[in-house]
Amino acid sequence: MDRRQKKTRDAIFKAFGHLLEGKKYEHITVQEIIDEADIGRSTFYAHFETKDTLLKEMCSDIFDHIFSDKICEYSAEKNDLETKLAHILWHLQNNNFNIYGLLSSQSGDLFLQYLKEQLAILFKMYLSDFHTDTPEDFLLYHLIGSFAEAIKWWVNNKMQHSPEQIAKYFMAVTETH
Amino acid sequence: MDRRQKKTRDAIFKAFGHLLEGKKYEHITVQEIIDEADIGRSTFYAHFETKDTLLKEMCSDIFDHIFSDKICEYSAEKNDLETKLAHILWHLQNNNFNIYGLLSSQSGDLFLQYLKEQLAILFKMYLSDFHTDTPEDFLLYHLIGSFAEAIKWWVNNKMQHSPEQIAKYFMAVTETH
DNA sequence: TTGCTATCAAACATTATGTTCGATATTTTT
DNA sequence: AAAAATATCGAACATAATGTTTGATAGCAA
Repeated sequence: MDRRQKKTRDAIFKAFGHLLEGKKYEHITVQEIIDEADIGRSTFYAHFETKDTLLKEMCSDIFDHIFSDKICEYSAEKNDLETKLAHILWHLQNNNFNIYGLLSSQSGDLFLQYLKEQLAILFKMYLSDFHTDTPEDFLLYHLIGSFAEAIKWWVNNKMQHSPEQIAKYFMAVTETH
Repeated sequence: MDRRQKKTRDAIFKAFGHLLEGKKYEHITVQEIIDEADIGRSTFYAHFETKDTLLKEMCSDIFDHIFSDKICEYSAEKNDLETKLAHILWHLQNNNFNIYGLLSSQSGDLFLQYLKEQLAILFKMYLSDFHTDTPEDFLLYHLIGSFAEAIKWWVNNKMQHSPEQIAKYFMAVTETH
């Protein structure tokens, strides 16, 4: 990829992330992103059609990486759910993007929405670990909602707890008998 | 309240709700609301400062009513959590506003956010019903997230299940030992 | 009937949107 | 190193939304 393109793209992402810490997504204008990134007007539109496209691509860049099963610094031999979740949380803590800023922003729920899509895929594989008298779909929603809120709690507490601790808490409240 | 004011306010709410069924909150402009409600530009601004204010007031009108402990058609003698939740779900089904349209819209999460604030107050009173090895706050987040997702599941299934059934499902997945 | 006030329509300055274009600078290819 | 390709810039432009103001008209309450 052309060095110029990457530089511009990064500048836009950085500016966007920075602005998100200050105000809600919907109140951020393309003009502000352009000014903050210090790029030409037409350059922005050469990269992204709309603000929504920008958001979507940014989420992809962030979450696709986290959920990809690439080898990473956080090595885990075990393959159980708790370990996987801790792995994901570890990625949220150690990342190139400033995810903490994004998740703790007024638009944090926006990012969680994208995250939930990925969580759905993951939890589907572990549904049989849980036993309830509810439709499978209902259980899936339950797990996703609970884990998303666990992340929110974690972030609201400044991510002071370890990923392993949060994963343990989650397993505790979702435990079935 | 002046009959004219109420008429205008209702027209705005109705137009807003109608537009929300077609597109995301952030993409709806004040101009569109004005056109749909068929009112004068200055009239809108005489009622609401911004689109955000409109949303907030609409949510208050909806949810404050549901969570107020007024006597209502759905009479329940028992005072346990499951009954209370069924009561709330019943209100979501039988309302003046078109809540189904709102919750199933692309901005459904927006309304759930407001709903969650009320749920927090409610669940706090029943925290002792649950026993886990997690911080109380964490448990609270868990319950809120789970119930919000239960509502989403319910709405996605066109609210075919009864409020009692959903409440039962929720109790089943959040049961502690 | 007489005030009171909500609505309306029109106008206005300001700002954002999305597109186009030629000039300039940087990268890649030959 | 020279040539071709392309990303950026900055300016201009038409369109549309924002939020406010003003005077006229209508409906409401006493």
